[in-house]
Amino acid sequence: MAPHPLGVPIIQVTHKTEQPFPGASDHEVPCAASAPSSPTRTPRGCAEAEGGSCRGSSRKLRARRGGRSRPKSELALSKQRRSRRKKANDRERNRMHNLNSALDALRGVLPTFPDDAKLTKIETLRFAHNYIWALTQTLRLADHSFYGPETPAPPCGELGSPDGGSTEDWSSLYSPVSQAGSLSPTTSLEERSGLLVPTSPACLCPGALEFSDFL
DNA sequence: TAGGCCATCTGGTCCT
DNA sequence: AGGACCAGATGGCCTA
Repeated sequence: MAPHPLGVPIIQVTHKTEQPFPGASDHEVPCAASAPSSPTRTPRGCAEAEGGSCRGSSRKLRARRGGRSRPKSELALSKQRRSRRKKANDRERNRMHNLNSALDALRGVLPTFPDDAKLTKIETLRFAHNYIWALTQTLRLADHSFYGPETPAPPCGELGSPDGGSTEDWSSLYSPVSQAGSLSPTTSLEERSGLLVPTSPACLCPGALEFSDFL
């Protein structure tokens, strides 16, 4: 694993149910593809959709097909629908696996503490957002001290926030007890996994992204 | 046991 | 027509 620019531990991604998805083709779906999906559930009250009786869809479909299309038996239609649905399901599964792979890659470059803490999807996205912003600020401050040491660093209020809001907004966004929009209402990222989450630009200066500074 | 997170299925919509 | 994307629904697993 490549050394992290900040020298902080890198998240250890565990694959419990999400597996790397080598095959991108529709036919190379993981074994889960054949896993039985809740046979009794009736999404949108349309369990019989495959039979074509949902919402009178059979009539609708026939009407949509128009009179010029080749007449097909109900059985053939049902078979075709089933086949199309199955293919669509495979594609959708594949798509979600790709999405998860990308999310795992993102987790892989995010520092966490402890090392093996696994971020949820929403935590990963929010933390990445936070982390990128923190690095950006670090670079900006580093530039400041490099080009003009005598020039004082901008006050916190000028640093802005990832959301373009005020420092107050920023800190409240990631504060453990703040808005529900940040993380789960009851548990914060820090509480959950001891993550490095700057709560204010005030703690951001070159080399400041050390765990000790955030604990 | 309730709640959170997740994978999967599904139908709708938009795009090519 | 078919694929990509999306959001809702559902059930399984795990943890406090």
